[in-house]
Formats: sequence, structure tokens, C-alpha cells
Amino acid sequence: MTTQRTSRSRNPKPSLLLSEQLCFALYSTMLALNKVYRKLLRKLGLTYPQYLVMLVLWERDELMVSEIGTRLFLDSTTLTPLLKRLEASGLIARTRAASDERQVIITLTRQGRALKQQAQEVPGSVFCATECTPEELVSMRDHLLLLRAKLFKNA
Amino acid sequence: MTTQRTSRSRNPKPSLLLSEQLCFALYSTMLALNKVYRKLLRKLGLTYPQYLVMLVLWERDELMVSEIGTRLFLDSTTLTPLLKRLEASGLIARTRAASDERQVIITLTRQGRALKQQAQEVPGSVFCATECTPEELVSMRDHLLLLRAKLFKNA
DNA sequence: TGCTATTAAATAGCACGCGATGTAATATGC
DNA sequence: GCATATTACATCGCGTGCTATTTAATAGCA
Repeated sequence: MTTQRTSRSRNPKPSLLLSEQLCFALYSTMLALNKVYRKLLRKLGLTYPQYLVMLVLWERDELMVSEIGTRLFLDSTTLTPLLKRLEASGLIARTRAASDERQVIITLTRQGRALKQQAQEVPGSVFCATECTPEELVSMRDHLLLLRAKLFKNA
Repeated sequence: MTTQRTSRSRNPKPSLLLSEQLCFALYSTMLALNKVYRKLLRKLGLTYPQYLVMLVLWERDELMVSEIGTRLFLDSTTLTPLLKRLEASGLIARTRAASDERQVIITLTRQGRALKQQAQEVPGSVFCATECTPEELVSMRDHLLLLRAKLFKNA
């Protein structure tokens, strides 16, 4: 048996205690966030990952599958079926690029562009659900982005 | 078109810009974290959610499914098949409680208890992958726990 | 030109995570 | 004591997210 120390003790060491772990805090907060989004996105007919794809396309239309993947840290394995569902919903179109037949270009349909109006209220609703100040949220975001970069580097 | 303001502007308002969003930072950091864990847990034959269940059981053995669920914020829909897989791996046993036949009591097997030794190195490896100071990690964890509580309240 | 390597996306299979629903055991109310 | 409600799990179906593999198109190069 090795000695367990909590991260609150004088000489903190990583432990197997669930309550101590940043990772579980991250994981379970993500579950909570998903719950909030599920409720908000239900009226838009979107899941959270689908919403993320729409956010990307509302910023810049006509992207390759892999370009969307780069922005969202997802690969074609995840995106291909997701994009087919968005296509089936009538929000996007998938067309092979003429210049390079390997590429599938994702384009917003009129309906997909129109959905942006309904989505405008989502960030505000999520903001309210967090009960945080903008400063707190920006601070957490920036710390997370730093952590994300390091985790990807060491993955 | 409504005016978009970034959260860096003087009067911050929640926006549809991906790069601005705490939620995407949380989501994508979770993906990165999962990558790190997958590599570490592969030699233990565990997924991250399975690892979480083992953490709970290593702290306290002989728990009901719903007690594990309460600790991990997961319900029987997720846990039942997961626990069956852990049972198939020989790490836990599932037995109906005599006092209340509705309850399924989860018990560690000898092999499940033994796995704790191999798991001892995991938190340290993850800690290294974060390249953060313990103080930074504790601070992020506590901010996340606060956020989690608020999100569950408003879900 | 023709052969090989690389790239973009898709497919198959597995493991979550959850909403909706079902089932069996226990608790409650009259 | 018996009908009803509640509780604890389980089942079904769907949508990710990933590993391993496949297919088709393009690039590179002798």
C-alpha cells in the first residue's frame, strides 16, 4: 500500500481519490453542460456536436469535412455520420469538390442559414445557466484552452 | 443580422463564435483528456468511465448501482451495461441484495482489488501530461465544481 | 508513362450517455 | 389486506467518439 496524500495536504501528490481529481470535475461538468444544451437545442432539432458544426459553418461556409474536423478536434469517423444526419435534416448539403474528387464540401442550405436566427438566444441562455460573471467564464475558458493544448501535446 | 460582440470587447455579450465559448473549451479539453486516459488505461483494460467506477469501488466496496451512479452523475441506463462488461472482465461481481431484491450490489473481486496497484501510477502520469502546477489544477477543479453545481441546478 | 505513397472520406465494430419505456420488488394508503 | 404508487434496475433505440481498416482520388517520382 502506497501512502495516499490528498491535494490539500502540505505536499500534494496525485491520488486515486475521485473527489480530488480535476479530470472527474471536467468530465462531470461536461455531462452537466450537455444536459443544459440538450434542453436548449431540442427546439432547434440539434445535438450539441451538431450545434458545434453549425457554429463553424455559420462563421464560414463551404468547408471540407476535414476543415470542420480540425476546428472541432473531430475526425471523419465521427463527422461523416453526423453530417449525413444534418443533411437529412435539410440544414446542409454535401457535394464532392470538382477540383479534387476526394473532398466533400459542406454547404449551408437556406434552411441551415435561417436556423442561425433561432440559435442567437442559445449562448445567452447558457450564460444564465452558468450563473457566472463573464470574467469568470473567460478565465476558465483560457485556463482550459491552455490545458487542452498541453494534453494534446502529451496524448 | 444582429451585432456580434466578442467577450473581449468592452461590453461582453454571449456570442455564436466558437472560439469565444467556454463550453467548447470544456468539450474539446474533455476530448483531449480522454485521449490521454485511453493510452494510460489501455494496459489496465479499462475505459475512462470504467476507471471511474473502479475508483469509486476502491474507495468503498459493496455499493448499489444507484450509489455508484450518484457519485458519478450517471444512471442505470449507462451503468448497467458498463458494469456487465466489468463483470465479464472479472473485476467485479453483481449480486442481488437479500434484504431488497430490487438492489444489485457491486463487489470487487480479488482481481478487481488487485488492479488498484497497477492504477496507482495513472494519476501521476495524467498530472505530468497536464504540465500544470498542483495549485493550478486545484484552482481549475474548484471552479469547475462550482460551475457543475450551477449547471445541474439550472438543467 | 507507370508505380508507389499519400490523402480524404467512408465503413465496421465497440463503448458510452441518455430519453423513453418496461418489469419486478417494495412501500404506502385506505 | 389489497390496490396503487414508488423504487431499482434493465431494455431499446439513437447519436456520438474512437480504433482499425477500406476505397477512391491525387501527388510524387523514377
